[in-house]
Amino acid sequence: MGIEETKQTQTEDVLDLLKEKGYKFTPQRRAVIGALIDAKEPLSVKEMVDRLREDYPDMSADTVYRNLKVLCDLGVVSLISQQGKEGARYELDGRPHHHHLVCVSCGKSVCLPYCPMEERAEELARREHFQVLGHTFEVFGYCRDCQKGEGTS
Amino acid sequence: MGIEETKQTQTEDVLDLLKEKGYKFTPQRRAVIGALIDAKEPLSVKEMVDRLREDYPDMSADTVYRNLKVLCDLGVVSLISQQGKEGARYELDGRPHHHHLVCVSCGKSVCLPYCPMEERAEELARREHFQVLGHTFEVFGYCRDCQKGEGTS
DNA sequence: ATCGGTGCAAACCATTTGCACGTTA
DNA sequence: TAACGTGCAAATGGTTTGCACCGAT
Repeated sequence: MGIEETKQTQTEDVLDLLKEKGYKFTPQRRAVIGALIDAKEPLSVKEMVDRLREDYPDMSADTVYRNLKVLCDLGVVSLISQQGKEGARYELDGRPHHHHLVCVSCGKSVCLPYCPMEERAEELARREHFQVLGHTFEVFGYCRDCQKGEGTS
Repeated sequence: MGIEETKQTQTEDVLDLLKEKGYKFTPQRRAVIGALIDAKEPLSVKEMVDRLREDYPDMSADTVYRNLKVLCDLGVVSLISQQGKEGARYELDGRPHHHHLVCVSCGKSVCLPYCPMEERAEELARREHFQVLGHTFEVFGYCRDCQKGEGTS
């Protein structure tokens, strides 16, 4: 604690950034940010919409997509791609950079506090004259909960 | 050389495997495999279809998708996901396991002879009681050729 | 003669976009 | 009141599926 931020503080931070960039505050946008902050794990758009509709019955998926795009562009939110299939998941860009263990059964992902780019990869890319913008590292498999009955349902 | 395989040999290998599993040989299937062997870099389905249509004007994308699925299931071909957008790319599973540098401008990808799973990642996943099936590691940015005029066209 | 493979067209599904209206600054 | 944001509906685009026909075994 001390470095930790309350939801209140985090929300303020994001809203400040939005104001700075000239974006407006709307209840929906606030709600999207709130949902991301409350989330303990990366959320799919569908999950977000379902949760948000509890408070904003009219919340549309487009709005969620649009807000996520804005937040991604601002670097506040990051995208976790789901190996082609299924929808993508999003999470607030928490300070400690990390990657994910993605369950191929339930689709949820858990934090993997490790980043390969810090190792040899960057060096190798440079050798290829490749200008690195970003990277993805995801490990697929069964999470703790899905190992017994591996049904995909 | 010595370990290197000719296209002829590679094709035989794959066809043998298909026969073993009870799959049939068709000109289209042969062509798909041939295209993958000839490719110097991972191909998108669209690229494959375009090339294949030169010899088989009736080649349909479905057939390519279906054959790629078979080959992926057999573990002969692997999928390179394109960060959500754009179509996926496929490549023959060459012996030396590796990952890719994916250009966000032209979409092409080049080999990155490095795999993070060999390092700490596996150990960390195990600690999470996560049963690892596979992984993806992709670095996005501009390839050598796209760095000057960074047009996305 | 079978059963898998193919082409075509239609279906899917996540995501995007056009448009008119409502809201924030 | 001027943008920007929103909801709705329609468009997109990669990938999948249903179906009847064809071809490999």
